[in-house]
Amino acid sequence: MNSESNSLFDYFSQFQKLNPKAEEAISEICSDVHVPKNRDLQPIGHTCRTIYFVKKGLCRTYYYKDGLDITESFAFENSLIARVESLFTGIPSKKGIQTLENSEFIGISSPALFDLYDQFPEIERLFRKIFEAAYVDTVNRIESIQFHTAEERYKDLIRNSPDLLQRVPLKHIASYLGITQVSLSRIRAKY
Amino acid sequence: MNSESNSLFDYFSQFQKLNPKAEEAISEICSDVHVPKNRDLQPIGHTCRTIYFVKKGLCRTYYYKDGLDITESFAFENSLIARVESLFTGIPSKKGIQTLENSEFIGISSPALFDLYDQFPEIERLFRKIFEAAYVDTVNRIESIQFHTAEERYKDLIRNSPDLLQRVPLKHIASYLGITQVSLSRIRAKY
DNA sequence: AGTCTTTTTTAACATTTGTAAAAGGAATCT
DNA sequence: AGATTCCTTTTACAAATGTTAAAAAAGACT
Repeated sequence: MNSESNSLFDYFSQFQKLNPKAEEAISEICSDVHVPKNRDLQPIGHTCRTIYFVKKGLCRTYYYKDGLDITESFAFENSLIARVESLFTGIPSKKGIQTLENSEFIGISSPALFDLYDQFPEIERLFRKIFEAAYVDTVNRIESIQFHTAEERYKDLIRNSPDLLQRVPLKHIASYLGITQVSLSRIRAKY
Repeated sequence: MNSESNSLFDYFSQFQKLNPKAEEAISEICSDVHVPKNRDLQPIGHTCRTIYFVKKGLCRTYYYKDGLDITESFAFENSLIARVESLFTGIPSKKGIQTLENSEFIGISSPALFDLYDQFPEIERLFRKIFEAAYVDTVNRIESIQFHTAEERYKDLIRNSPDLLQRVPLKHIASYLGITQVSLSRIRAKY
């Protein structure tokens, strides 16, 4: 990992302060990854062994459902992305990670990270807090999916991520919202 | 906590072995709670400060959406229940926990538990793993909600929890599935 | 500029689910 | 047993979303 990647530790510091030795240990299991637009960062079918921090660019997790490409999530600059249903179980993931722009990531080896947990309780604590926060987001998303109309979810999405529309094809936004492109077009036509 | 409550530590042992001192420390922050059928174990509007283990009986988390009672989740014997969106944030929960049968719980004080994390890294690790598994379940549930029809979700639910139908009013099952009672009735009428 | 491909919108029709009201059943209480 | 309340189903109609196909718009490539 190169020296100007402090954005990662800035991100971590929201959750847990780390002493220099712990930061050093994490740095050693990180690597910089550059991926052009519309390429797979991680293909479907492999066990997730890397947690990515998005330094620049934008990506999505996706999978195929009845032959259709479904976007599960988007990840913007300064956020982490991983396929936790594989990361925490060791089961090969049915999901892939694909860039939507030319992007730069910091990849953190998860087996190496989990080994650091024994040596540095503060690192275990850091990632515990990170995933607890992600868990809370997921719980809240269920409520949003189940009890808001597609139109409400669309409005919420663009309110929370205004540049999504500029940066992501509508077809991915539609599948993320759980509706068809046609249905999204109808919603958009109202305004 | 009384002496025959080893079901809790049996449950924990799936995730993480604990040495006797750690078990002892957890025991000290637990208490037995008996609640009759159809009562609130935890009311809506309070910050979640207790994680419950269901020793006997059955309960649900619920909240009100536009005046309607919505069931977010069910918890059977030998499982944990908490309102994580409050537990991990300190924000008062919009959700309550209600019994559906006469039930017995072990309540674990979460502030006391979080204090134990400093003293016993193995306890922090135990709950890290517990909530990681719960997080994975939640991620998988999103896929189920978004890309299966209500009919598929109903069939999955009764396949995975066959006694749910015997133990829970259909109105709660309907709201859990994200549909109306009428719609659930229509689905059931097909068989 | 022109061609090719991909993305987005529009249209017509089918299906699913919601809403409101009523009726039928089941459980509870005295 | 009778009354009351709650739960579940049924019916009729409305609204939202899906499906399929075609047209329009935008982007990519020579």
